[in-house]
Amino acid sequence: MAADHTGIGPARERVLEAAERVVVEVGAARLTLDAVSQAAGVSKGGLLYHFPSKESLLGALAQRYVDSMQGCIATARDAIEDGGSARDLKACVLGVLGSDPRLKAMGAVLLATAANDLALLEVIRERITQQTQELSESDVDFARASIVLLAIDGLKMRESLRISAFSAEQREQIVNELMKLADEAYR
Amino acid sequence: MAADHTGIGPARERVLEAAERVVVEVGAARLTLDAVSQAAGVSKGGLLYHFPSKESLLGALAQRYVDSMQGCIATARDAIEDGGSARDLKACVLGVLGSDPRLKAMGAVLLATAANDLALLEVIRERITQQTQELSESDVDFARASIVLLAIDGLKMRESLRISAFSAEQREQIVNELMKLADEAYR
DNA sequence: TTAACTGTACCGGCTGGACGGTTTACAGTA
DNA sequence: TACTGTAAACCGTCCAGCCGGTACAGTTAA
Repeated sequence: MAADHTGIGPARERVLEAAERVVVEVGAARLTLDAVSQAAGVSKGGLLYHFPSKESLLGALAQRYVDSMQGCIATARDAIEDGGSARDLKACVLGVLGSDPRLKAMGAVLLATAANDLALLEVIRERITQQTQELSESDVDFARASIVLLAIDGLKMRESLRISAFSAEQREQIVNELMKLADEAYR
Repeated sequence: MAADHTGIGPARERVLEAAERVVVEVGAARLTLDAVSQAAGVSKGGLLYHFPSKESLLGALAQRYVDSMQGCIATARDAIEDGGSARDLKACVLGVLGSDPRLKAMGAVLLATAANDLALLEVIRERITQQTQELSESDVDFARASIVLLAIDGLKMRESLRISAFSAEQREQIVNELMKLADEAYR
């Protein structure tokens, strides 16, 4: 098992968290192996022991983001008692736009991986393809539901890049309206 | 005057176009001064004459993107005869999601600038702040209109990163639905 | 004994940027 | 028209530093 005597949890996880922090705090351009290992409290050798190359680190980062998002959506789904047929769509709204800290860095991570190698977005592309496929096969108003999902993406992206200008009330209005649109998509 | 004997138009513009091409074709990570100067048919020294640092090049790229977008929206606005009060909002849909090649590289450029230095997004942040401000002062349904704008961002982002999975018909449906939502936002 | 590291030293390639020199455009002048 | 001075525009080379990655000998805990 991994040694967890110097930090919290296994080193591999600590490295990924540190990488996220580095991206958010100093930008994707300075996401270097040295910076990550230092932020994780791990030697460079130790970092390369877990991730044999920078590419593999970024790949794991992208995968972790997808997993986190699906986790957040699943949690939100369970919290919705009466969702009707719009339950899944509403879970996306609440899950992605909710307050879970795991998704705070999403856009930055997406950015970092994309900036280094567009091929690393494959895992995300797959996820979107699947989502689109499922949507087109369900009995939902495809365009309406897609707009809800796209608006979620847009808002999340703005917030991750810190270029959003909505006040707290405005954001709440928007989320509420998205929930309403989600319901409408099934009528 | 600038020498334009080796290419089309003044060198400065050629450099910016070349930078866009480089980002789109080989990725933001390989947007180097050498690559840009080579793609522009200009020496590295010549490149650095026009843009004294890489940062200034990226800044100009971001500015160019904002200008292009406003240009596309303005053009779209003029093409809408009967827009009613939703004219501006509809112009955003058609302008940003239209076929103008100037915006094809938008996401990639945004990506490149953000990846190198988050501070370079300032010009975009200002634009969004202004847009949000104007929206909140108009008599539009704020949440609905915001969702339209956010969905535009989301779709543009997916397409720029080439992670979109919509078919041509699906995309058309979505754009049409966005236009409908834009109208509804004023009723 | 083995897996999971640490620490240090090192390397080759790439990158941003500096710099000195060269060409081009053009205004002034006679 | 021819000449000339000057400044803008541009070229090509060089360099210091950083970054990803390697190598390897030691250390710790199970």
